[in-house]
Amino acid sequence: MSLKVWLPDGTQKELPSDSTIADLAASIGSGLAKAALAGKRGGQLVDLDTCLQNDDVVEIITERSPEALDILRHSTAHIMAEAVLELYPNAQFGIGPAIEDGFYYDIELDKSLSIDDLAAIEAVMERLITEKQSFARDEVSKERAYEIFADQPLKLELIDELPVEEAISVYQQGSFIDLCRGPHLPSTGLSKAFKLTKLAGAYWRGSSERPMLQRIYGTAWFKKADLDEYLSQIEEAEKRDHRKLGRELGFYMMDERAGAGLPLYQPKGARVIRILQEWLRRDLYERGYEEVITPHMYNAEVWKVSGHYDFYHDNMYFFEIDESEAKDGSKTSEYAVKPMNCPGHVLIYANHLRSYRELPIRYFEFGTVYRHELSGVVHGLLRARGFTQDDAHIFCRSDQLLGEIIDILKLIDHIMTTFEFTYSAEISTQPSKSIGGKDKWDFATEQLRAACEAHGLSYEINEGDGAFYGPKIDIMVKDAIGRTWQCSTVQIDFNFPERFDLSYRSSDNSSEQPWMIHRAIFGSIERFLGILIEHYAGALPAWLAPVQAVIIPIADRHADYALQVEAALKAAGIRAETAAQKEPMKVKVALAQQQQVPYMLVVGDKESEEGSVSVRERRSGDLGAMMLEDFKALL
RNA sequence: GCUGAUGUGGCGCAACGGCAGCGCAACUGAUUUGUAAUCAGUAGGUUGGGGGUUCAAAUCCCCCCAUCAGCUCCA
Repeated sequence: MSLKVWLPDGTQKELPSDSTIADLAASIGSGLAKAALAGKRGGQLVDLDTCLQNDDVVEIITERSPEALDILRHSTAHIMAEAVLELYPNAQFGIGPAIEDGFYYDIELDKSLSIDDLAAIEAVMERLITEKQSFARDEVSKERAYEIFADQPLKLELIDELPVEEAISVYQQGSFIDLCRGPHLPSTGLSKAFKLTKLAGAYWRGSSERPMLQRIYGTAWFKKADLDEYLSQIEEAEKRDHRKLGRELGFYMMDERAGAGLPLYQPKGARVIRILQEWLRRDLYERGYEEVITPHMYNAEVWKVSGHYDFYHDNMYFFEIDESEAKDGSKTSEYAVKPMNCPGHVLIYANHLRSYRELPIRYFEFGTVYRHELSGVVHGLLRARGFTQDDAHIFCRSDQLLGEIIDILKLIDHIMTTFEFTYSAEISTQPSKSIGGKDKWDFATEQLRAACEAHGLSYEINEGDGAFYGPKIDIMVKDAIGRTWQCSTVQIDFNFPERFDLSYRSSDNSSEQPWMIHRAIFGSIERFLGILIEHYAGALPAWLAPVQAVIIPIADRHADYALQVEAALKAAGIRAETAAQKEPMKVKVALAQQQQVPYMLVVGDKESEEGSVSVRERRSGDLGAMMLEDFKALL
């Protein structure tokens, strides 16, 4: 008797039937074993065929490995395709890969699917899974592949691009055959916990020039418990949605009369944004930055020099104004609202001749910019048409570049750890369409890499993903429920120094071009606020909360004392409010809890007499009475 | 911008060709309360905007606007 184990490359391995998981690791290496598909009962390996017979007693050893999950999800995509084909025999299939947490399949159908149709597809899938159909791999010639997929034009297009010399692999389960590299599960019976989640349009081959297909998204797991956990995590993310919390907490609002993507910040949101700015501003001054203030709009001439007039035109807000003194003698001048702050900082740099002794120059600005984002992409605070960058531009000599980048990474670390984010870095290198010579690119990219290494920051390389004007480091932060967001960015810019002809006098009195680093820590302050709301589920840390303490008088006779407490706290710089509504104290506590106020200070007869407050913390509850001075020390 | 869906008092929802309703919030009054919601009453709507079909439109059709899920984009 032997036992079959499925390896991640789709091949199989035979082991003696009494093998253990340790034997498997010893025979194929522990890395592979993590991704191999086999059953287990206790420490003993069990053949997957046996697994399928005894659903309840056997687990898949690799149920949590990413490779194994990918195989499961991709296979489930095939099962879905089989179900779709059964229900809609005219369906034409695009691609159906595994993605993070699930899979999708792009399908061309003459009928447009609605969310109600998913249940019918799921029902057929359930049946196919019960049938335990096996996935059979076959290798065919290119000619044969064209025959098999004669009525699947999208597949034919994919076959066109496959190399002639290689055999083409196809997988079949039941009546469904698909062009596919694999690997797959041994049987449909192993897909035990799936759910179709979403329906959306998606361009064929990701190109907006090509027709739009219908994409069905699903998620799949080896165990029902994992599926449930995943679904409840989605629910948790919905509860944290900054658009919902932002409204409930009175941070910001939208008004359709204002226009899409243009948030209005109410007092509490404005307060938080200012606190963030002041906190960062103080830090930046200490780190040798200087604040500048630049215009919100510029004559179009500036954008012509910078190149934005040609390359970023569709994303900018242009307008004409009457101006009899226009340079070319015409009656109007063209202006544009700034989509970025760089030109202003560059103009300030270029104002007078610079010496090498002045460098590095570090200009920062909380600069509000406007970008005409496509209507379909605006999303609360995370993608708005108007937002404020914590923008800075550093002009330096080549020998200063490395040190400056390291300093920026230190700053990023300080900011992100303050908010309890973990993060990672990605370095993007020269894209195919770019400016600047290879020497510059190589040097700049090497400086970014060396800075990460000197700072002990691990990074991934995104080959060819840099901006056309220079390489960059993007910082991906991970929030409290494991989602990643791109915030900070450090970009080397070859474009501006070149186009604005920036220079400085070197020690030998020659003219040199400075290096320019563009960097933002929060990215967009408003967007960062949105991320913080979701990260903290609305309960911002006490130092950042718009209201730090609500004073809750128990009865009307305590109102005077409550106001005294409020005044004393405000005098100490604490953001305090008195709950003056004619409501029972319980109601006031409930309201303050919902507003995520860090501290509630209950004052009644006892407190008024002894000059104390009874403190309730929003998470840990009643902390008991303490003297006002002691409470102040808490914050 | 593209595909699909959704817009009903401030918020959350119902009514789905036949009298626009409920809860919370708001307002008025009573209650003066010890840590997550006291009671009663009152008011609030050209159903996102415009056009059309119909005896009759929140409901069906068309065009805009906004929102949502994706795609594409993200200098």
